[in-house]
Amino acid sequence: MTSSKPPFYITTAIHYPNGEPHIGHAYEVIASDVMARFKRLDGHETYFLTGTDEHGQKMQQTAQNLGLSTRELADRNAAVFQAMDDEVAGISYDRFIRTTDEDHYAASTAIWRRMVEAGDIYLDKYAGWYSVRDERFYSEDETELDSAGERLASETQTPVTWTEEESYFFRLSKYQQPLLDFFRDNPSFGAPRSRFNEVIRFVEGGLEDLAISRTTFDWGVPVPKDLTADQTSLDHVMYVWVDALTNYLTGVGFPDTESESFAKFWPADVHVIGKDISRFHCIFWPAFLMSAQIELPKRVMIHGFLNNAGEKMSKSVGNVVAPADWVAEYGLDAVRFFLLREFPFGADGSYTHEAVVGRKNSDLANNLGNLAQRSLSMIAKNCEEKVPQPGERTAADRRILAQADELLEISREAYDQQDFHRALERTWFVLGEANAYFAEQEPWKLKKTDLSRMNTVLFVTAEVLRKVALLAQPVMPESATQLLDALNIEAGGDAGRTNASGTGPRSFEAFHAELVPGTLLAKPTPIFPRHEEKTD
RNA sequence: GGGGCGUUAGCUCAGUUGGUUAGAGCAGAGGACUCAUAAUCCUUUUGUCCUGGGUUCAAGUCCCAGACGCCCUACCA
Repeated sequence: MTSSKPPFYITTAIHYPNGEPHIGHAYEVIASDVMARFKRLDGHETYFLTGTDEHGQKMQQTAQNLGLSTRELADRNAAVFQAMDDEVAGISYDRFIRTTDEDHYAASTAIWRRMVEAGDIYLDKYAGWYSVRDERFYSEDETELDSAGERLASETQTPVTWTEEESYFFRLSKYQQPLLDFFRDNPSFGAPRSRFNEVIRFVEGGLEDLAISRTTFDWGVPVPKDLTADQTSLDHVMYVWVDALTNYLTGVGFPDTESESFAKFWPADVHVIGKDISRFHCIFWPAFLMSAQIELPKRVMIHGFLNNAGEKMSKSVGNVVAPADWVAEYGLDAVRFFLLREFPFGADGSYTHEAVVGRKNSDLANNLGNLAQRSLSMIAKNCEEKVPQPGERTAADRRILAQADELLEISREAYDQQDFHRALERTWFVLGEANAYFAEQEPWKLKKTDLSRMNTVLFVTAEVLRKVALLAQPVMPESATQLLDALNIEAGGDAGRTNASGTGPRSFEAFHAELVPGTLLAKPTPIFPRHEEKTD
C-alpha cells in the first residue's frame, strides 16, 4: 500500500499480568484499538503495540507462592491478557509484546548502554527507610515516630528500618530544565491538560536522580556484565521501568535504528496510558530518551479510571467487572461504544448497568438501528430492493447531507486529540437530525403522492447511514460492517483491523462518494437489538 | 502542610475572549404519526448556575473568603 499520509504508531501501556484483566484494562486497549482502526481507515499506515510487563519482584513472589517458576506464571498470565484482546475485546494490535521477549532484552540493554555512554548512569547506594511489609522505601518525611519511639511509615503504619542498597542511578536531575523546556515547546505532549499540569509542577518542584537497578531479586533484564565488572561484584537487574518503557522502542525494531520499521514509526504518535503512570511516561521516559539521544514521542494521552457506580473497583468490595462478563451481557460493540461515548477519555468515568443499557437502547437500537431499519425496509418494499434514483435535492436534503458530510473532518480533529466522546456526540447528533428529517419528509406518505420525492428522501437517508456506518467502523467493527453490508457497499478492508482498510469503498477515502442508484439492497434485518434483561 | 481541579434542570454534563429570555442528552408529562426494533417526530415542566462578599453599565463566566467533593505531593506495578 502506498500512502501519502504519514504513518501512525500507537501504544498502550503494557499491563502487569499479576492478576486478571478487568474492565479498566479493556478500556485502555479498546480506546487504543479504536484510534488505530480510525487511522488505518483514514489511510495511515498504522502500527499498534500492546502487551505485558512481566518483570519485577511481585511476579517473582507471586510465582513462588503458587509454586511455579516465574516464567511459567508470566506465560500463563500473559496468555490471559492476550486472550482478552483476541477473544473478548477484538483488539487489532500488530504485535503483542512481552518484556520477556528476546528482542526486548536486546533493546533494553542497548538503551542502557546509550545512557551509560551519555554519562548519565553511575553506581551509588540507595538509602532510605525500608518497610519490609510494604516492600518499599520511604523518605524521611514519609515516616513518623510512634509513642514507643519506633519509626513507622506514616501511610501504612508499618515499621521501617534504615537500609542501604547498592544501585545504579540515572541522572534525572540533569534533565529537569531540558524537560521543562520541552514541555513549554510542546504544550500538547501530555493530555489532558490538567494531568499534564500536574506533571509540569512536579518537575518544577525538582528532580532527584533515580535508582534504576536492583540487586535484591533477579527477575528482570540483567545490567550488562561488562559494564558492571569494574565496579561491583553484585548482579544487577534493571529497575522495571527502564525495561518496561523501552518496550515502545523494541516494538518498532530498536536497537536497529536503521530498520525500515524504526525509521517509519518512531517517534510514536501517542502512548495511551492510565493516570497512575503519567509520571513514568511524561518525565522518566522523555529523560531516558534525551539521554539516549533518541527522538521523543509526540504525545502521552492519559486516560481516566472507571468507577463502578461512583465507587472505585476493588477486590475487597467485590465490584470488579471482568471484560468478558460485560461483553457476554451487552455485546462487544455496545460495550466499546459505551466506553467511548459515555465519558471524555481523559476523565474518570462512572458506569452503571442502567447507563450501559441506556446507550445501547437509545443511541444504538433506537437512533441508529431503527433509522436503518425503517429506511432500508421502505427501500426494499418500494424501490424494487435497489438504491433509489434521487431527484432534485431540496434545502432539507442538502442540509442533512451537509451535516453528515462534516462528520469526517470533525471526527479527524477529535480523534487526533483522542476526543472520541466528542466525535461520537456529534455523529449521534446528526443521526438525531436524520430521524427528524425522515419524520418531516414522511416518505410513507410520499409513496402515495410523489414517488420521485420519496426516492430522493430514501436515498438521502441511506446516504447519511453510509457515512455514519463508515465512521462507526473503528468503534463497532462488527455492527458497522453489517450496516455497510446491508447498504451493499462493496466489501473491502476489514473495518480497520489491518492496513488493508486504508483504501476502497469502506475506507474514509470513499467518504465523500455516494451510494450508487440501482445497487441491490435486500430486505434488512435489525443490526442493533434492544437490550434484553436477563431473567434468572 | 503545599499545589491543582470541580460544584449549572430528577440524572449525566455543554456553556467559547464577562453581554440580550442559561442549553443538550436521558428521565417525566402531553400530542402526532404508522415507514420502523412499543421505535420516531413535535410540544412541554423544573434551575437561589454551592454560599457570602466585591469589581463592572453588565458575571454561571473575573477577584476575595468560605463549604463540600476529588486529584497530585517520585522509585509496587
